[in-house]
Amino acid sequence: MEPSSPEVAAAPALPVESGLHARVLEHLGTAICGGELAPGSVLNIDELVDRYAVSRSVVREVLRVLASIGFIEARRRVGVMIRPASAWNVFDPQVIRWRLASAGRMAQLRSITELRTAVEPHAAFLAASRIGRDEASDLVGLAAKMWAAGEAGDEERFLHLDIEFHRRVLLASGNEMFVRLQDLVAEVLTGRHKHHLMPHHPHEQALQMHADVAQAIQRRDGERARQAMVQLMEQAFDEMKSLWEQTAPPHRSA
Amino acid sequence: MEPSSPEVAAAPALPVESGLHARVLEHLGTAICGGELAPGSVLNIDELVDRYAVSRSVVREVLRVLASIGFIEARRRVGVMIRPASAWNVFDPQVIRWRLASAGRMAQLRSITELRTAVEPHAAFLAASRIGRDEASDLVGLAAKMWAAGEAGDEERFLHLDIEFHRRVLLASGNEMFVRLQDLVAEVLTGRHKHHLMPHHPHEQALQMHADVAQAIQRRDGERARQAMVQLMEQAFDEMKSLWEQTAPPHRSA
DNA sequence: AGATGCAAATGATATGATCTTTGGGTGGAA
DNA sequence: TTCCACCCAAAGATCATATCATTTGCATCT
Repeated sequence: MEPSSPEVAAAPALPVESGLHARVLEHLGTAICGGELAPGSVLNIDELVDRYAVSRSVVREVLRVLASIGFIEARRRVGVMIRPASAWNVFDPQVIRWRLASAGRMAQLRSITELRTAVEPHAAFLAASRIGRDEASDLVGLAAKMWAAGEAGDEERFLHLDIEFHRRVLLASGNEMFVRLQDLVAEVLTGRHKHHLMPHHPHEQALQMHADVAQAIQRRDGERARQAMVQLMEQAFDEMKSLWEQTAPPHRSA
Repeated sequence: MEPSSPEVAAAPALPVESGLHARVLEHLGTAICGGELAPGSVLNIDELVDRYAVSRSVVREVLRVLASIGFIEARRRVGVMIRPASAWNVFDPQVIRWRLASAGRMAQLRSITELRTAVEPHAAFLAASRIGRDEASDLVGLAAKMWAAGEAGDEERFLHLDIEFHRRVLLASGNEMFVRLQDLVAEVLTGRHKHHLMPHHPHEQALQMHADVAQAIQRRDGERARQAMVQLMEQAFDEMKSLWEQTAPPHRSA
């Protein structure tokens, strides 16, 4: 086994969270994200106790969590009211997971892609001045492996390397908030893959740009790293755009 | 009352949330953010029941919420373990509030400022293509009021206008995730103000740049809007930098 | 019409019991 | 001695029930 080589970390793969609390939370969260429970509609605790055949404790704990992410608001004498999407904590990983599994999936992908477009170039810029020697070497190595996988047409491997590459850039940015976006990026890339948006062989340009980003970061050239990442984002954005233009209608109000 | 003029919206000012749940949550959240409860240390429910003199219902509901933001992990036969900061949902508004009130305040301000630097320029770019006619007019008007307040040396009013300006740009970006960052921006600006980082009279340049951003957005010139916002961010970043260089030591590991 | 007060509805909190999981100890086998 | 299967008590998870507190609709009073 390679000692400290830039290998692909296996996805954590959360263990399905059994337990009544998790089950009810999952069900309600999905229902709200999916619009099955429209904003403004009202539930009450006893009703939920019956519907899910669990105790009040479980229901109340779930409701507290839902309230903390802005999904609901409990009011005495009224019940539990579903709040509009504008109140949701759209950065909560759970919310993102639920939305990616719902009908609003394309809207979510679009939001995240725009966020990436804003954040990743700056992350690359910061990484150039904060990354350690070894990490920089690994990054360059990772870009090389991506090139190899791309040439070989190994889409699966390319995807994992791609995720790992962006993950490491965010990590090297040294900003805790950027770091937390790595899961979102992984989701977007995986989503893109699942919809066969990955061109059969990744664009030659994309491969080169990953290499450029890595090299610029290693050379501590923040501006060049940013520029290269911007180009990467533009390409990724175009691919995404074709995705949601084919799936979703135009898009919302604007 | 002015019909639809770009007036400053009064801050919502959350109503202090009384109730046992809120009190205990607040206390524990603050303690964890403040490092009084170190990662790895273990609590147990009955202990908390005693310490806060509340029922288990309340404690359990609080723990569920804390678990959902990654602060703790409950394990049978062990107790409730405090998780390391790397597991926290650093985008959760509550977490941000707690951290801004803790010793890690400067680190939090730094993270958010970097995030702003990444996001706001892109938000301005997107706003240029998505903003409505009236909103654009309001934005320009707001920049004009900022100029007036700056000239008059009315720091208080300038702060509110500044917050409102950035809020509207994020809103006009049409990206739900960007919109959710408005509270963070408000926190940063307020924090800067409280530490007397606002130069007595705002820099002439800053005033001009706000006007540039507004105008570029109205003219639907995304690139120019982005550029102007980048300059604004650079200046804001410099001000912040002097703030945390005077308060915090160097900064962490890197 | 408007103020006032009562009472039902519903969430908030308290309490005690039982179920389930699991870390650690124990004893026997290799 | 070392290791592993097994057992038990500790602590969270869930349940059931009771009481408290607040809000709101409505009837009543002025």
